[in-house]
Amino acid sequence: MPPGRPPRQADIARIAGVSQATVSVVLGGNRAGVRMADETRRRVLEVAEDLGYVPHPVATRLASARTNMIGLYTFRTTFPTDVADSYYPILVGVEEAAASLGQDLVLFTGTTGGGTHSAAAIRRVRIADGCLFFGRHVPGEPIARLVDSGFPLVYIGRRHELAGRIPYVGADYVTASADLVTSLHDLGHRTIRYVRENDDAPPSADREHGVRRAAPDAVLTRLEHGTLPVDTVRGWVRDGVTAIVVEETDTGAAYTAVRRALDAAGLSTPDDVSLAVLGRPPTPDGGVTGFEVPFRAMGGQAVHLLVDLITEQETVPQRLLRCPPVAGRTAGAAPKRS
Amino acid sequence: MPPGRPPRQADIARIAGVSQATVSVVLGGNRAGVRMADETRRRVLEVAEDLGYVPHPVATRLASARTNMIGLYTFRTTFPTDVADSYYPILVGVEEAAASLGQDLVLFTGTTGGGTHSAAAIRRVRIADGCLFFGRHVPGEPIARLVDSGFPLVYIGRRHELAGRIPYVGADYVTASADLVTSLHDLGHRTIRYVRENDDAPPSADREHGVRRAAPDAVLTRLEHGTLPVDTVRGWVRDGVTAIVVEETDTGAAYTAVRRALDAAGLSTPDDVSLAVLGRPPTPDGGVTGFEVPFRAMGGQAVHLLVDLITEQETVPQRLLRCPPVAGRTAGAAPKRS
DNA sequence: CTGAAAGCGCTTACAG
DNA sequence: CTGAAAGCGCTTACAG
Repeated sequence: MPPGRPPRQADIARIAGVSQATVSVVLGGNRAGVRMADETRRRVLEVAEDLGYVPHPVATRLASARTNMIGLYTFRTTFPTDVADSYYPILVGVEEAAASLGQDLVLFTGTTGGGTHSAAAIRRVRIADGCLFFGRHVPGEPIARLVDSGFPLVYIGRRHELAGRIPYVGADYVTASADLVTSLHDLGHRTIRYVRENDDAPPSADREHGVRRAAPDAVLTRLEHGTLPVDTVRGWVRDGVTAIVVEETDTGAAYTAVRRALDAAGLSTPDDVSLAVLGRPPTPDGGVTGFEVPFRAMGGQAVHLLVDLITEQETVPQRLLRCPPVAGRTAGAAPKRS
Repeated sequence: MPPGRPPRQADIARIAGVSQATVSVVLGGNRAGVRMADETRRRVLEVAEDLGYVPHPVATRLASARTNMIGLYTFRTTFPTDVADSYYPILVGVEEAAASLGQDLVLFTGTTGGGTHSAAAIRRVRIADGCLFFGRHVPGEPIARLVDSGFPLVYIGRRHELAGRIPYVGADYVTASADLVTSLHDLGHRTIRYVRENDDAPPSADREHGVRRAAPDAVLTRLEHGTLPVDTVRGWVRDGVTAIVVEETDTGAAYTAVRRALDAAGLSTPDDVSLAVLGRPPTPDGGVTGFEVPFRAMGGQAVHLLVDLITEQETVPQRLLRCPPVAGRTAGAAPKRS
């Protein structure tokens, strides 16, 4: 055996005077109920030990269909430069769960190879046993191919595309938003203003859906350029608005705009007007009434769901996680009607 | 082709009416100067596209070509829960470079499979073409095996183990620390106190080395339990210490301890005493004199070095990156000697 | 220019 | 109970 080349089963077999397959059986534990004569087993193990044998993982994987690698395809940089990004906790959850299930994680950045999310880039995920997807949009054609071919995949975040055939683990923004608005209603608020960004991804649509369910009369303002004129906010309060509900997304644009306008207008919460956020505002602003988005759990559950799909377990392929309310100090009882 | 099974070269060959080997040659680019009739090539490529073919990375690797996957083995969680962690920028740099080189990234967590960094866990990295390692310590035996067998690997951070045969990309803490202390000397400081944590990993040892080179007389204090008594600091200043140099690590323990002691003692910088940090303190504390650690560049260069190693380019296998000084406002001219 | 064969190192039926 | 064979999906000599 030349130096520099790791020993293989064939080397052991030759020295121990048995077949390579026998070595495989002995070293692979006693799977499939195969039994070996003790003497044979002993000799094989001894030679293996002597040679410092270590199985070649690539060969092992090729011979046994699975790779124990799951993919993570992001339609953006995997590691956001802005660490405060809500995306980060998802990664933590994904990694945690993957490790606990003995799965390695393959990162596909999509931007690899120049073409932005070319069909070829997406196809590459097949190198793993299954793949997690994360991003605001679904490139229909390539994803459809994967789903149709039975390739196990799970979206992180609710999806309705492909006639609802995409497995996902999302956050229940509808219920959380409705509950939050209902709690405002319970505090006596009857005239609510709802501010959201100008983006129609599912998380935004779901929040609006929830708000409308709980407060059909709430008037909606879509932020055009991410800013809100001071006078507009003043006008709302003058006209009887007692509570403002703001969408919260990765960028936090809507919340920031409202917060700035309120500050500039000299309006304080909850005294002059109540404020609730459909999520969590950026960390420095503690105490804002809203709800928690279980990002980490979403990542973890997505991995578990994916592995269930890969191993063909019976499972619920579309899951919505609850977003626990955050009490906060920016929403209070509505003033008595004048 | 049954649904659920990804297409393989044999499928393409059958449909295109050529041999599997021909498919391999066409799809593998025109290696080995093999040429194909344009018509054959076209047909194969077309069928491959139709079928959404993607090479099986494990088979590719076993047949001893490349997979274009590079591994990242961390002796800890890949995504630190504490995002402020210095480790994060390294990841950003790694991903950026990997994407730009068309390499997918495989995350190996080491903790996978229960055993902490068992030899088996480390062996798994052979699935990739090469692997980046990151962590304070080097598990000698498994790493030695990899290196001996010629498997390409690169450590992020300087290593001296295995008789200096481990390729790495590190930060030049020695020079940066020496320069920082020299700059204090230039400001007139002659009695310098050096505070470090009680850990002997290379980054700590290198910093100490640099400090000692520039100021052989500097007295060293090793932090026992991460705290520094107020009286101790008062005593230093009373005894003529005009500058304190503090080690900076991930935890920031030493800096935090010194900062707290100074505050508690009512000593201000740079008026009562100058303060310099061997790195960057945690973000909220801006303006501290110290130096930048090029984490992101380290990650990026490590990837480039690894790919060079994989493709057997001539290259410098051990690189130390410069840490640019940060002027800051906590170090000033030493008071005139009394 | 193209195909058939051998082989990468292992696992898993399948014969003896 | 054990060995020889086939095969995982690919690449790379080697013949035609």
